Amino acid sequence: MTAAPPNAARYTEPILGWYDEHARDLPWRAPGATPWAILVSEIMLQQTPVARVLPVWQQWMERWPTPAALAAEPSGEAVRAWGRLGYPRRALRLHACAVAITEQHGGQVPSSYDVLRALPGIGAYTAAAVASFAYRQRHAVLDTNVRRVLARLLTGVEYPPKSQTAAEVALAESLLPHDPPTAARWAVAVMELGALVCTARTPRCVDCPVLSSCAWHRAGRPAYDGPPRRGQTYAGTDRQCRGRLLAVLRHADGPVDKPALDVVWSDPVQRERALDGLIADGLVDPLDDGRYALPS
DNA sequence: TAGCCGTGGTT
DNA sequence: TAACCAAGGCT
Repeated sequence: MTAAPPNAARYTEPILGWYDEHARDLPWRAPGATPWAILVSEIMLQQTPVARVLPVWQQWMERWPTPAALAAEPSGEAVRAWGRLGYPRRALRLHACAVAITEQHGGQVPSSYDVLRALPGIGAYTAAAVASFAYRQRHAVLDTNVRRVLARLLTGVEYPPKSQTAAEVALAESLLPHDPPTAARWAVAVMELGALVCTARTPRCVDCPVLSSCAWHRAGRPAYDGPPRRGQTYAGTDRQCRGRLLAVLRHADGPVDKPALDVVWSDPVQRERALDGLIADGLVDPLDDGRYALPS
């Protein structure tokens, strides 16, 4: 654990002030938002932009306002209502979360980081986010936005390392305000700064409240110097094939025949591999009569 | 731990 | 236009 820099307030105070003025008015940040509403938003927001999450989150909250309400329905309904958010295994895990919360935690979303972390689909980031945003606890909430802001502001590089390092966690913890409610507000504030100003591609440095303290800016905004950060084209991949197959089931009222799946992907080898993968993941249920359905 | 897991908007 | 990117988690 790194000691808090004596001038941590140099970074925290301008960003807290900026957040007060520029925070987006998102429904899961409303005063009345329940821990469940916040948990659902966090799962949906994993690798998915806010604009696409908003309408689906609204529908989920109307239909399943509590963990018990979701737990009472088949997991396939969660997959169907997930729509085109992507990574549908998240829907399955969120349903499993609802079941675990209902059966093992009295229907209340846990407030403990360790208990949250043990739930399906909840990793280090989401556990910290829920504990912080829903319960106002003091945690280092280290997502892609925060990692990028800290990399630029304090390390002086354009992008953080590909995988999270212990040094990043120590740095994030060293900046946490001591008071838990303030730490919680700081967590959401840095994240928002990364989402709106200190963006990945074309940062809006003119609008940055800590520009004068930014190591990357001071260094002349040197370009990222390292291995390619991404890869993986989408067209023709198993992922695209899985998406097509699952879309058929989402749009069907009930079980579908095999031919209904076959028509959406021409390569039979890849199609069977993808279908087997969906079944192995629990996203598709092969029925005894040879048809296929969303899981019950 | 690196690779896998969807989808669509932006540059 | 293809590549990049988006509040990650799991194995």
